[in-house]
Amino acid sequence: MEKDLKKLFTEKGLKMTIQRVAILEYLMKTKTHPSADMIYEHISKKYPTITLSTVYNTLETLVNKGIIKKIPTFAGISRYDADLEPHVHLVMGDDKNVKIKDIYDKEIIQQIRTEVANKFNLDVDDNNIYLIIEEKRQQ
Amino acid sequence: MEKDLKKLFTEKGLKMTIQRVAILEYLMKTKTHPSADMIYEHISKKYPTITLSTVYNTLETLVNKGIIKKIPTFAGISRYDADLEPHVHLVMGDDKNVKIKDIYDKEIIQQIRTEVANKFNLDVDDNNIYLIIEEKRQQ
DNA sequence: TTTGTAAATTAAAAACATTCTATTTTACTA
DNA sequence: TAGTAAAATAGAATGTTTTTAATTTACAAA
Ligand SMILES: [Mn+2]
Ligand SMILES: [Mn+2]
Ligand SMILES: [Zn+2]
Ligand SMILES: [Zn+2]
Repeated sequence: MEKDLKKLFTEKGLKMTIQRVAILEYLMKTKTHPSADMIYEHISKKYPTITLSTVYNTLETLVNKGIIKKIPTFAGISRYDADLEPHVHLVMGDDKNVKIKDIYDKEIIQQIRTEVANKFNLDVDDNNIYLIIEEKRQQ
Repeated sequence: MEKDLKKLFTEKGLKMTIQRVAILEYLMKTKTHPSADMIYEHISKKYPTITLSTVYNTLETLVNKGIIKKIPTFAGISRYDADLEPHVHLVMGDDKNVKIKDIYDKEIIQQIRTEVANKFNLDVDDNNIYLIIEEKRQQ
């Protein structure tokens, strides 16, 4: 399906490079919502000359073009997702161990959206809702 | 009400210092959910010798003792809140302009909690729920 | 009230993810 | 195939937060 990617990149006005293909294909195959560094660790095994800068630049570009999504976490380390189907991310865990679950349930998404929209007069799009839950702290 | 603070600090096994009182009183008076730096900027006008390290250390201590809450944001800059009444934080805006709104509405909180609990078998406590919403990006 | 000591503050350095800058390399167009 | 704009690279810089090591302070005990 390299041809599909070529079309996608061209449509978005992007050149198709080895690095971009590797990053996007990895993101499309995985369900783990990896961080920039996780992506770098994976990709650099096959392409040892790639740099972390390139991974960051590429991810930023893909996010800006709407090809992937950036998932913020309370740990301050962003995660990435190539699944564009509307779903909510439940971000859990602590700084050292972030866990992300997908919520595809339409009812829940709609409920949250309606509540937010009604209370705050916000036009919120599914992709931009994050429900972040911290683990309990000891007092 | 300096006496109340003395009691609070003693109960928690903390020494009462000028810095801790200044930080906690500021947090208790404001409704703005300030960052460490915002707190530092405010406090250092009255106590010019305080350092940002002390602000961070103090906030960490107060959070660990359950005296205040730490609010994560997608901007990677944490905010702080001395309001312990159960409420959900709606974090909006972009990196340069984070806006935080409080949701006290019991029904919404209960709804979100129930949904999360049912779907994921999680015992979630009101204080630890964050609904984070990013502003739409241009494609 | 004074003294002793552990706890807290301070200044500075380090850590960490991320962004930026300047140079080299590459993809695509003509 | 050559020319050029875009992208990749290496490394420095940034901004928030944490850590370290030295100094100062709060407060319990005498
Ligand atoms: Mn790594
Ligand atoms: Mn400042
Ligand atoms: Zn996802
Ligand atoms: Zn609040």
